[in-house]
Amino acid sequence: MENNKEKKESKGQRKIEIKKISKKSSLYVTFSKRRQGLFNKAGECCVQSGAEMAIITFSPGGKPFTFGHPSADAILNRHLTGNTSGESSTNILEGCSHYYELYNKSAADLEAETLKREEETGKAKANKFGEGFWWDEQSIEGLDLEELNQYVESMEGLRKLVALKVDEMEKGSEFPSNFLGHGFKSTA
Amino acid sequence: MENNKEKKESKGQRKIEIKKISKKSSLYVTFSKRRQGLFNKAGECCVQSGAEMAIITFSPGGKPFTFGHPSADAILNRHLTGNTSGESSTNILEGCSHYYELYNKSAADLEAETLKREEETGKAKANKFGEGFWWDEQSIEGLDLEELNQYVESMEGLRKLVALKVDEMEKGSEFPSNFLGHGFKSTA
DNA sequence: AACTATTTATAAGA
DNA sequence: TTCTTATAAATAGTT
Repeated sequence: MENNKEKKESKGQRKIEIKKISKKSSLYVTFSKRRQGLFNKAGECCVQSGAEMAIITFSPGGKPFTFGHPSADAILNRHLTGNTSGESSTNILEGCSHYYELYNKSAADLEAETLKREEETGKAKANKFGEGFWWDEQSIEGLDLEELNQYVESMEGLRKLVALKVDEMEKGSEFPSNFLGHGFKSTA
Repeated sequence: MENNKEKKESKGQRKIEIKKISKKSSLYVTFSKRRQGLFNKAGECCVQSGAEMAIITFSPGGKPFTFGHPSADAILNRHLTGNTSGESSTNILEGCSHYYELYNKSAADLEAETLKREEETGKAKANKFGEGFWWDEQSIEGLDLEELNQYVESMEGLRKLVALKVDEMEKGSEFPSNFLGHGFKSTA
């Protein structure tokens, strides 16, 4: 036998350096675990403090996942339209709102469909926080090819609509031209 | 500070039930701590897995906080336009960023001011729902008439103050509002 | 804001 | 992917 008494230090979690994981499989597993933990903590935070929160993330494989309380759409809408001061009108966005609603509707429908399917297949996830939360774990991997197609098509259609409208609006207005850089960004 | 032989209770973390915190002060502290932890974990997740993520949250006081990798606005913008590249030709959010920053600042100032004043005058509402939960419809269900009244009052006040402040800051320049989307993006 | 006893999250391995 | 386990990290209540 070879000597192997040097390796068995620990079987549990080890301290790691936070950097990009090289092994792809580990990378997926880690994302999955961490996303789960993150959404969980987000929910707890919302319940305890009464805060409102939305998380949008794209997995390393490009799959979208969202968390929202009361719903991701509601939070984002609020964030983007700044509804606390609804009186300060901004003509530019008003046109967008329409398409936003449009998009939202479609997205909602898709989500409903997905959820329904999940329930049917017994894959519905129990939400430990009750209503008001919406977990979108409609991992594309859970859909078959046909469904995926529909999903993508829908998204594509909406996306084009929005892009078109945006371009249209852009022609008539000037935007300040400094955009955000990269890296972590958090307002705290 | 006192001769103690009995103060032997646990000083560390205790298991708690995840539910709405009644004390306003604790509520703020908890939100602050948890938000920090959440953003931290979000960042780690992004680094390790190469995922993209945006978190938008409104504190119990109505103050907005965001986390983003590479940036919240960039992610939202990209999703809106469906661009898969890091750069976007339709920076409809870039103006929003500015606007959002303004709003953010004003909201923060306002929250601080309000809290300070409340503490000074000692007329902080020890309402179990705190103040400013104008978005939390779930909470409304559990209120009786009197509480609901307080609720509405504080909500109205806060909204007006914020609106006023924003309008004030907004004078002299025009900022587009925002809009959001949801789309696909492949990373790593 | 600092402290710490605990609870929770989670890195590897299976 | 799910479970296990040792350990790292987050955090509730106090000061």
